[in-house]
Amino acid sequence: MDYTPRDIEQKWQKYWEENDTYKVSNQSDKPKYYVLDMFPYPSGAGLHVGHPLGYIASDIFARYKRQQGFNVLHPMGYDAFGLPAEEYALQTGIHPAVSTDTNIKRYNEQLRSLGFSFDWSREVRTCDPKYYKWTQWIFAELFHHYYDQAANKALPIADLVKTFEKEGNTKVKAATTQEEIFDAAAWSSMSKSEKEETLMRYRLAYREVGYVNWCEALGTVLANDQVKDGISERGGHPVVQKAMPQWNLRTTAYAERLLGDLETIDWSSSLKTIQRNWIGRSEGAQMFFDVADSDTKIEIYTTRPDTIFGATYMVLAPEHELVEQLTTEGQRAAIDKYLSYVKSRSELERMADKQVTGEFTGAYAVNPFTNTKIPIWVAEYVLIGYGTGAIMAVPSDDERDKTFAEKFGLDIIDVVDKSDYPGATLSDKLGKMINSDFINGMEVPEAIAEVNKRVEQMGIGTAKVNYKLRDAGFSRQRYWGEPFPIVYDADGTAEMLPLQELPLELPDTEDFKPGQGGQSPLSRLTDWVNSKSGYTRETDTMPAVAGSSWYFLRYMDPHNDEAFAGQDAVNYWQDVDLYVGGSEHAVAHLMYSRFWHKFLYDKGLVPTQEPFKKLINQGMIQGVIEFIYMKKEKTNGQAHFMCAGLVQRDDLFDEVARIPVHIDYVIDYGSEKSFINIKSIKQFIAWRPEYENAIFECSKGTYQNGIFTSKKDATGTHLITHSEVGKMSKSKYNVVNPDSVIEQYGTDCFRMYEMFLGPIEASKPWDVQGISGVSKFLRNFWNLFYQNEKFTITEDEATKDELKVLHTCLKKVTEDIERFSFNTCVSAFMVATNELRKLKCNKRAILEPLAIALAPFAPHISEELWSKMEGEGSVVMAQFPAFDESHLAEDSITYPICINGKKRMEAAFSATASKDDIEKIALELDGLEKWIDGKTVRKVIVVPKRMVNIVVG
RNA sequence: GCCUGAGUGGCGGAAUUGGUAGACGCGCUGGAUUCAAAAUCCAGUUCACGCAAGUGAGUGCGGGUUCGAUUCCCGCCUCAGGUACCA
Repeated sequence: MDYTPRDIEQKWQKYWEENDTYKVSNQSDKPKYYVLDMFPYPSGAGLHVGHPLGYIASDIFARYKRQQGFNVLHPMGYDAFGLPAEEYALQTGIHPAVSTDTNIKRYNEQLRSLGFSFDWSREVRTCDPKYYKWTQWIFAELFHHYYDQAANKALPIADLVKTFEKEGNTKVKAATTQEEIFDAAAWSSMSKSEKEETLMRYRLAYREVGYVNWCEALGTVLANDQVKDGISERGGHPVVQKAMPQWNLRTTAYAERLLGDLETIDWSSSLKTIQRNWIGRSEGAQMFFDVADSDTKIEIYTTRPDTIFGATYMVLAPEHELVEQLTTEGQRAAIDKYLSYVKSRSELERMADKQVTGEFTGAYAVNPFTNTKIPIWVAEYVLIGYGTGAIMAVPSDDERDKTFAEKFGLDIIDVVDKSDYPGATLSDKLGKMINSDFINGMEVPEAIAEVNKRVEQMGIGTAKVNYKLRDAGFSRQRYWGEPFPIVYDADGTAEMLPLQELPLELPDTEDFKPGQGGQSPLSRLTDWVNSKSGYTRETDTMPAVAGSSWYFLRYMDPHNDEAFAGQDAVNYWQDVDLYVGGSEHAVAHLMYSRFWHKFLYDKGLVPTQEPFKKLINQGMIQGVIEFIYMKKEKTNGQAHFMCAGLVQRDDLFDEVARIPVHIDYVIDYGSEKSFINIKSIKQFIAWRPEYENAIFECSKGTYQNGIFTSKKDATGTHLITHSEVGKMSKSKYNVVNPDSVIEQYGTDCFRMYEMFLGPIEASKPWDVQGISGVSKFLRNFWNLFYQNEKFTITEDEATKDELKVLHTCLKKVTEDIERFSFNTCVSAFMVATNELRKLKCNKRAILEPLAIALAPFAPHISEELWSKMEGEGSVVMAQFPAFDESHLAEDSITYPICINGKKRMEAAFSATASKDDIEKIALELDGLEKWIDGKTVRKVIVVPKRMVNIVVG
C-alpha cells in the first residue's frame, strides 16, 4: 500500500482530538516538564513557513519528554491585544474583537494541521476578560507595593505608610524618586493629595509626567523598544519627545536582580549580553560642583572620578532645570537661540547627524579638587534622562568631551599616561595618573577608589551605581488593550479598583480614532468614563507586553476565577523548563516577564526567581525577494523596466529603481538566473495595472502593449530579475504559506524538512528544493513495513548488523535531541532507513523501536505504523526506546594510518588489540616502505579507536 | 565605535572532548527502466593535473602551538544580529 500522508494525517489528528491525547493534568506521579512557545500575535496574514520552525522544535522536545515518562505541559495561546488589529479597524471599520477572532480561528486551523501536541484545553487569549482580569490585578498589586532595598524585595505600601507615620522616611531605603527627607510630623501635616503624591514616588506602578516617545502619525506613545533609529518600528513614522502624564512600572528597582540572576539561567550568551547592555550597569560617583559666586550646586555623575583634575568645563543637558537660572544676561540670547534649535530637532535628526553643538551659559563652576573656575556649557550630547543630566567634562579622556573642547577651544589637561598600554583607547580604564596632585603615579583603578574616598570625606558626593535601564512607560493612548483598573476621585487622586470589581471590561465602540491631543479613543466614551459615581476612569490602556508578561503562569491553571493561577498548580509546574521563541523579544517581553515574575516571587505567589530556565532562540526562515529594475526616468512617458543583465553590462545601477515582484511570477526565483518571461509580465501587469503600457527591455528584444519586438529573431524573452534574501513579509510579496506545502507533501514531511534545513538557531532562506529528499525518506521508511503492497513485519530475531543500525540511530537521536540538534537527528533516521533497506530488514524487533523514536518528528506516520503493528494505545505515550552501547561494539576497528599527520592508508585491528600490538603491526604493513623509505621513524602515536600516526623525518 | 555570533564543495549543512574534513539531503553527470517523458532504481560527484593507478592542494586571510588544528592562541578581513552622544 502506498504512503498517502494526507489521509493518515487527517485520520490521526481527528483521533488525537477526540481522545484528548494531549490533555495534561496538574496531578501526576510523573516528574513535570514545561515546554513553552512564545505565543503568536494572530495577524491577518496567517502563518507563513517561518512561524512553525520554533513550534516544531519545541513539539519534538515535548513529545520526546512525554515518551520519556514526564508529565509534559505544552500549551498554546494568543497574544491578542495590539496595534495591528486597531489599525486594521481604522482602515476597514471591522471591530478588533471581530478581526482578532477571525484570525485566531485561522491560526487554530493552521496550527492543528501541523500536528502539534498542544493541550488546547489550556488555550489563553490576552484579550479575554477572564484573562485580563488578572493582568489588571497584578498591575494593581504593583501599585500597592514599593521596593524596599534593605529587605531587597517588594513590600506592601501600607507598611510604608505605617513607617512614615512613625518616623517619616528618615530610615527608609527604597527605590524612589523622593529626595526630600521628612519626619513623622511632616508626614502627618501633609494633605491627602500631598501624601498621595509622595507615595506615588515609591509605588512600583506609578503615574508621573514624563517625556515619552510621541508618534504623531500613529497618534500614540511608543515604548523605547518600539522606536528604532528615531522612527516607529511599525510604519516607520517620525517620533518626537512629548511631556505627558504616564503610568510607569518601576523596573529599575529590580535592575540589580535582573542583572545578577542572568547567571542562574541557561540562555544564549548573546541574549544575556543584550539584556546586560540594556540594563547597562555602571559604577561611578555622584558629586556636587559649586557654581562660582553662588549657593547653587550642580550634581553630576561620572564613572571616572579619577580624571577630576582634567575636568576643565561642565555641560548641562538642554532640558536641565538649572539652565535658566545659570544663564547670564550676556549669554541669554545665545542660549535661548540654542535651546529653540535643540527643540526643533527631532530624535530622528539627532540620530542622523551627530554634529557637535553647544552654547556657553556665561556661568562658571568650581572644580572642587583644583579650585579653578571652569565654564558651564549647554549641549545636546548630554542627555537629561541619564545620570543627573549634567557632567564634568574631561576632554583629555573622553572622546565626546574632546571633540567638543576642540571645536569650542576649551582647555585640555592630560591626566592619564597610557604609554604603558599601547593600543588602549580613551575609554579603557588603564594608565597612570599625571598632573593630578595626590593621586599622581597611581594606576586608574586605585585612583578611582582614592578619589571616591576623598569625595565622601569632603562631603561633596558618594560612590553610586547607575543603570541605563529606565522605568517602563506603561500607558498607551489606544483602544485595543487592557483598560487600567483605575479611577480618579474629584482631586485627581488615583485609586485602584478592588479585585471584586475586576475585570474592568473594555467598553464597546465603533470609533477607534485617536482622541484629541493624544487622548485614548476611550476618552470619548463619556458614559463609561463616568460610570462610577464620583469618579472618572483612566482612559489609557496597557501596552501589548502587559498580557504577555505572565501568560506562562496562566497556562498552569487557565480556568481559575479565584486567582491568576492556583497555588497547587503553580507549585506543581514551578517554571518553564524550555522556552522557544524569536530573539526579537530579547529585551521587551523577556525583561518584563522576568520583572513581573520576580515581583510575584517577592509576594510569595510563585516558587522560583526566574520564569524561564532554558531559552532557545530559533532563527528566522527568510524569504527570497525578487526585484525588477525600472529606469528612474520614464521613456515616452512610460515606465521602463530593464533586464538585470543590461543594467549590469552598462553599469546603470544609479539610474534604476528596484520594484519588488511577487515571487509567484518569477521563474527559478532565488537563483542567479531568476527571470520573468512574457507570460509572467502579463501576470505582473494584471496585478499592477499602472504598468499596463510599460516597456520591458531585455537583451533579445522589447515587450510593450502585448507586442514583443525582437532584436535578433528571438521568439521569447527572459527579463532577468534581481534576487535578495530577507524577511518574509507581505510587503515584499515573498510569503510562502505552509498550507500548500503540507497539501503536497504532508505535515510529517514539512515538519522534518524544516528541521532538516539546518541548526534551529540559524536563520536561513526558505527553499523548497530539498524537500523531495525528506519526502523520499518517509516513503522509504514506510516501505520497510511493506512487502508486495502488504503490511508485513516478522517476529524473527534481529541480527547483529540490524541491531547495530538500530542502536547507532537511537544513540545519535537521543543525544542530538538533548542538545537540540534536530537536523542531525533527521539525517540519522535517513542513514538507518537506507541501511535497513539494504539489509532488507522487516523485523518488529528493529522497526518498532525505530517507529517510536520517529514519533516526535513525524507523529502521524509513526502513529499509523504503530497501530498497524497493534501497539498499545497511542505511540505518543509509548516509552522512548533506550539505546544499548553493547550493540555498537565492533570486533575490529579500521584505523587510518597517517604519516606525519597525513592519512596514507587504512588498516583493521582487533578491538582488543593493545597500543603496543597496534604499533608493531602498523610498522610492518605492506606499502608503508614507500612512505618511510630512507627516513627514520621517530615516533608512533596510537590513539585507541581513533588513529595511528607515524612520525618520520 | 562597542558587544555577540558566524565564515567549510555548485547549494543547505555534518564533524559533540584537538584525531580519517565534507555525514545526510539537494543539485549535477552517467547508466537501467520507458515508444517517450515523469516517477523509480543503480553508480559517480571538494578542487587541480592525469586515460588510469595516483600526486598535490584544501575549512575567510596571515602567523603560532602540536606528532596531528575546521576545533586552541595571536593579528587581520568579511557577513549577520544587537546596541550607542549612557558621562
